[in-house]
Amino acid sequence: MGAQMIRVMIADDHQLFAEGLSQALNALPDTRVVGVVSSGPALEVALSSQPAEVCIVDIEMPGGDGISSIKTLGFKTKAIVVSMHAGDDQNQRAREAGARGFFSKAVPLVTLASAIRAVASGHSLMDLDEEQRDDLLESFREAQLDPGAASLTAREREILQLLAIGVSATDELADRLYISQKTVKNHLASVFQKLAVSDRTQAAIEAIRLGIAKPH
Amino acid sequence: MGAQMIRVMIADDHQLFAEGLSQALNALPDTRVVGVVSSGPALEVALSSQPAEVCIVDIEMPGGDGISSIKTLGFKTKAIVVSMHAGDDQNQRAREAGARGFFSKAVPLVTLASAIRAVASGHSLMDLDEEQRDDLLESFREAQLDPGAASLTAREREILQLLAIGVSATDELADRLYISQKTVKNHLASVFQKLAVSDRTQAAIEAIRLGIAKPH
DNA sequence: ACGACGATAGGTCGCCCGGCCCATGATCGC
DNA sequence: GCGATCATGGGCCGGGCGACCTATCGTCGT
Repeated sequence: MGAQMIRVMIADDHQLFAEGLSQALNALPDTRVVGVVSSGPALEVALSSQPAEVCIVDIEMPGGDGISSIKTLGFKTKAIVVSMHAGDDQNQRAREAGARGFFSKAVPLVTLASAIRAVASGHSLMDLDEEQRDDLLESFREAQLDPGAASLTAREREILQLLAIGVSATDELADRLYISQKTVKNHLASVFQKLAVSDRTQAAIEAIRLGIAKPH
Repeated sequence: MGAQMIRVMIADDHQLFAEGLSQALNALPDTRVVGVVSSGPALEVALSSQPAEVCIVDIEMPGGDGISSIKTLGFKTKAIVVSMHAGDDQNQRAREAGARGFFSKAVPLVTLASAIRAVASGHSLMDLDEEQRDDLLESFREAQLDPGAASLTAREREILQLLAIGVSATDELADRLYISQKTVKNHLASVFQKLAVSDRTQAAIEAIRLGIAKPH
């Protein structure tokens, strides 16, 4: 499975936000939330037992500020600060504490996801002007797919999409794609190899996990 | 599939929150987010073309308050107000506008999910004291499962959980559960019938959709 | 113009899967 | 205690599935 999955820890006292974000990040193929805490001190404790590449930290939390925890944890901990109010003063505080990124909660999810990938790769978003920052985020917009999944052909993706919505029989797949059953089996064999699975059940699960199946 | 799926519309200017919550609600077996907007007026427009049983509305949004939109939409629109700051004054404003529920964003996801089910069933959470409210929420804590899924036995659920994480071969299932391959096939046959599917691939997909498979 | 690759398709083979019959204890509700 | 339900297990059988090998025809890129 996911070889270089980015492990993420979330610290936010608004559970609805933290749990929602957790779900959203876990739905991405290359990030996994390994912990959700609701205060700065809790973050420090959690990190000591559960390593994470990137932390998403709310700047304003009761019972232990996020900023002071980032300072305590040091620069080796890659932190991205999020805030409800995107003020320059907060941006400044985040920078001084050693955060690698600062975002308003008003930004779209894809932006945060790009930032997580950029920060996990060793970049910092704090000392860049707006254009540089946008360019860097843009270059990390695509989810790092599993080596196998990245090499899937268009036809193989079509088969996977159908598989993921429950079209599992060879003859049904053939009917839907207007090709022979034999060709379906050939494509499936390629998919199995590329995804490192051994049957269509596992392939369907991987397809769902990778977000290849689109509608819901 | 999901017969009485509750359609939910989300109005919140914090995209990170809205998108995360959207993911989280879609992951539940009985709710589906049909729209995400970032202002009051946009909510009114969206609802006119896309019906929804319940709306989650942020009380504080730039460019059109959520409260005034709820007033405009009228009582037939079932709205649950969420806020970052859970003050009595905001609670009061939400009640006067005709909202069916009011929550801080600090509440856990399960609470909001219970509230959505309660409100979708016609209840209002506003004119209850704390104890009554908690009791009502408690009674809606369980997701409404599909008729088939509800009648699954414990052992059948175990098999489904394994299936959903990629343990698809009969002999592997048998090994994991310390039973014979024949018994595995018997259980699977029951599962197929109850979920109205015809093979383990479709069963695994249903299991994921129903939230029977737990972690990832 | 040639080679790489993808989409199409066929054959064969062994094994697994799903459908349908049945049987035995254990447990629980009434 | 008696029936219902559940978990366990067996046998049988036909067809589907996955593995391996080969082949033709486009469409690229160079």
